[in-house]
Amino acid sequence: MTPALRLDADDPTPPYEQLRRQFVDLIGSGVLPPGERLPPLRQLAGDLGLAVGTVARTYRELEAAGLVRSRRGGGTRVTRDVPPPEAGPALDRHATAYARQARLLGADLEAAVTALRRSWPAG
Amino acid sequence: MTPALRLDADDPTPPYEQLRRQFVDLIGSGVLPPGERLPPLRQLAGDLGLAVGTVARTYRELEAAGLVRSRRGGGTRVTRDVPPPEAGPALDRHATAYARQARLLGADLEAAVTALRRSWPAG
DNA sequence: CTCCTTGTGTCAACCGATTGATACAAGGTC
DNA sequence: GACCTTGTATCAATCGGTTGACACAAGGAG
Repeated sequence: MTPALRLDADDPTPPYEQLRRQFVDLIGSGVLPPGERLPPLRQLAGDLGLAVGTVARTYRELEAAGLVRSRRGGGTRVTRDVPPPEAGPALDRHATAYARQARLLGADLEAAVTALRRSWPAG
Repeated sequence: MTPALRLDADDPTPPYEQLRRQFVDLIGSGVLPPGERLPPLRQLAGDLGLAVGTVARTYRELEAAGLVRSRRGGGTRVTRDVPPPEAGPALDRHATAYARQARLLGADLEAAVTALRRSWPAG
């Protein structure tokens, strides 16, 4: 099972790049461990409403970065060796980004925490 | 004196958006205080190697967000008041985005909250 | 008022990203 | 071997961002 990947339509960043960054996070943090298989091109493209070529570009760039290995018929899998430039700090990076935005909006820490708890999906 | 603004040529994110995000950071963090003047369009465009229209778009979006006020002949300055009406919904938007990233990384709510508290600037 | 500054608007042109379709190549399964 | 899956490659077409140039509008300073 692959985590829910999503695209922000309001973000001018091209979809192939949004996708790439999410995979970098997932691989770097170990959510997608070495050997884990990424979704087939057509399946992921269908789920996200993208063209096959767009997802293919994401996979191509991930492979160029050495994070992934693609084989025809065999799918795309996370590389065995782990080049971790930002493995652990992934969550902290996003936390910092959220904190910055919250402060920009005039919120204090507790307001930010409350908003976070409110936004957390049930489960 | 305006902080060093830089563009990452390797980042597929359009320049006007890279610029916009940097100003959001600078304003939100107080580096650019209320009333502070942003560089003139032509000057900033010249320094960054951009067309005037590209920088103009950044300023236009900042103004639409209420962070900045542009006047012909008078330049563009940081707004006196922090945008209060959009604060609530905007905070929720960022909280949701952070929550999603955190869950993507396999973190639970408490881990996300801890990371947030850790990332919150002192003061 | 005059002149300079500065933001705004428009235009044609180029480039990169995306789409949707099609065809092809290579691994996996039977 | 045949067959399905999956990644790769190409194509024309569309869309958005960017450029460079130019004209215009409005505030500031003398």
